[in-house]
Amino acid sequence: MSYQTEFRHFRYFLALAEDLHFRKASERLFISQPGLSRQIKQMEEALGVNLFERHNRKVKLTKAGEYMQRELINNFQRLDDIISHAKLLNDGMDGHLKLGYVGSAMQRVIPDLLLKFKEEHPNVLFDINEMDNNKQIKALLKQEIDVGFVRMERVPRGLNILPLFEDTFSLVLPADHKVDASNFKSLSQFKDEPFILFDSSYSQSYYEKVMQIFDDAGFAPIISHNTVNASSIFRLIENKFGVSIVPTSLKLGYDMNIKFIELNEIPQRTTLKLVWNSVNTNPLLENFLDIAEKVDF
Amino acid sequence: MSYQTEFRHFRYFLALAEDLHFRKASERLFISQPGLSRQIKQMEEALGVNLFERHNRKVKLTKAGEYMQRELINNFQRLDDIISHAKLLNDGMDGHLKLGYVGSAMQRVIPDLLLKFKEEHPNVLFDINEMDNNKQIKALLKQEIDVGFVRMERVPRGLNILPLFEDTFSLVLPADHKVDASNFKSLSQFKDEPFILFDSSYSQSYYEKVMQIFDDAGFAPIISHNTVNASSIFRLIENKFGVSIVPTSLKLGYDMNIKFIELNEIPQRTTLKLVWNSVNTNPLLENFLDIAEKVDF
DNA sequence: GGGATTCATAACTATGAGTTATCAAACGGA
DNA sequence: TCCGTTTGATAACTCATAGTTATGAATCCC
Repeated sequence: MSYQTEFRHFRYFLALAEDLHFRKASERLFISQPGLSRQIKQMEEALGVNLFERHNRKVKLTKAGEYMQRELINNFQRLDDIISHAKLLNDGMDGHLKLGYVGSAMQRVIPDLLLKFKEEHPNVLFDINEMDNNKQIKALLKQEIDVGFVRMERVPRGLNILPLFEDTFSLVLPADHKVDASNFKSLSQFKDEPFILFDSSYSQSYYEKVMQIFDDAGFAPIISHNTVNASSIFRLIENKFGVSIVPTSLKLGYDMNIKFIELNEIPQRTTLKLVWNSVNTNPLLENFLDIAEKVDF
Repeated sequence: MSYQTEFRHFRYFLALAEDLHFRKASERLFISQPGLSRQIKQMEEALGVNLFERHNRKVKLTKAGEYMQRELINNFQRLDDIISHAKLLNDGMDGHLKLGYVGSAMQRVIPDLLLKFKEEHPNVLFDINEMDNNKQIKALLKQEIDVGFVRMERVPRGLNILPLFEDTFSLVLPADHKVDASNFKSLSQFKDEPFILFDSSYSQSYYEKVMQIFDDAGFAPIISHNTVNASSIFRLIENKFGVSIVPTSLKLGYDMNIKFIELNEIPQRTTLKLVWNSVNTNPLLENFLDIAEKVDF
């Protein structure tokens, strides 16, 4: 690397290469003419390259000098770009934000939040992956993702949590099921029908909350299938394998032969929460949290 | 441009980014640890970019820092290449050398000289153009070419000259001409035959020298054609338009139905000379002259 | 708990960038 | 041809700041 030579030298060189006049260039650089003379001379000695021809009272670039001028302008432009981009990264205006989410967050919340964020950070790219609550927690602890969207009550030490959106539960039935909103009385009407539920591995606390609903209704459900994603549950219901209880917002976005009955009267609610690692230093994270706190769902 | 920030900062940054250890990096840079600490801090403030995370007693690169490290290594490599190449240009080991030559120099001298030069300067490119003596002189004065190969006695002030190769003259006849080396006595045998000669515009002094040959032989030639290149002259001779007197070395390289009779006895000689502008600063020129002075033809 | 290690801070030193003063050379206009 | 002007280079000085030494605070580890 070009030891001895400093940036200053190159700056001075480029100024002089433009003006071809020591006094004028020195004024433009806000230094004295002898100062410039010496720095240029120093640079020529350090590089072992004659950059200027000084005969009579005329200064002109040598071939090597012309070449350097041309190339240095490019090179410094590139360097500027590097620094600008580094600053964007630093300020969380560029880079990658890695997100994990439970499937049921894709209907509401996530689309709104990402759109809002993209407005202010158009250059940021999202890496978005659906994963269950536990996978997200692990990934957050290893900093494999920056933020997670989960449905769970508490998270391990070191992770922070922000409630985003509280949702009711809904009963989901085949479209042609004999029960509908008008003749629905109580959950106990379904005590003999098989239920398809999210697996307990999806989230222990979510699972327990759903079980509490059945407890309150006074019966233990016949559980015919456990699965981990909403789409599978709905497909099974459509084909008459059973019925289900899911967060109400899942109603949006699926075009299937099923119907929802919102369970307003029961006390249980499920809250979608944002989780992140407190030692994560990705500047984008801070900006993302700022937005998330402001947005109202 | 990144004012404030100097090369030094980037050098230090790259060292620390490698070691991730202030003391070790500082030792490698032959400065003290506090010195490095301050320069890095200064750089971060000047650029407005956090480059390192310092928690506990561990140093690690931020995302922006990683990006900068990656990009700066590239950029500085490129800068090194620029400087190396500028040095080659400066030392006359690379670049373009522009040559002019009279056609009769292409048989001898030029091929030898260029080959010899290329051995020691494999990266140099030649721009070679045939042009008559006067054109070369003008081009040399305007520095449109770096060196010329001419046949003339003197050159304008400001140009330097180096004799390269002294040549005898030869009579050129159709292959089936009745005169040949065995029955040739004197030039006066040709006083009634038409001559094809280089035009006086080719070089006044060369023209006068040829005329002197006829003067010495005691007759004025019948000049049937003037032309400016050897190939034309030979073609005309081949077709019996006349005979000619040319530099002997032109014998080489033409495959035509003509024969040469070398005029050893006459005193006239023609010398191929190298000419260059004394204010030409192309570093290649100096190297070229060094070779030219050494080569023996 | 005490010694060792790490980075940051503070106060000092000294290198060298930048200054002013001046020179020599070469224009250019009378 | 001569004198005033303009140019870049040189010399001697000054002052800003990179780099130094000394020390501190935090953390690690035996």
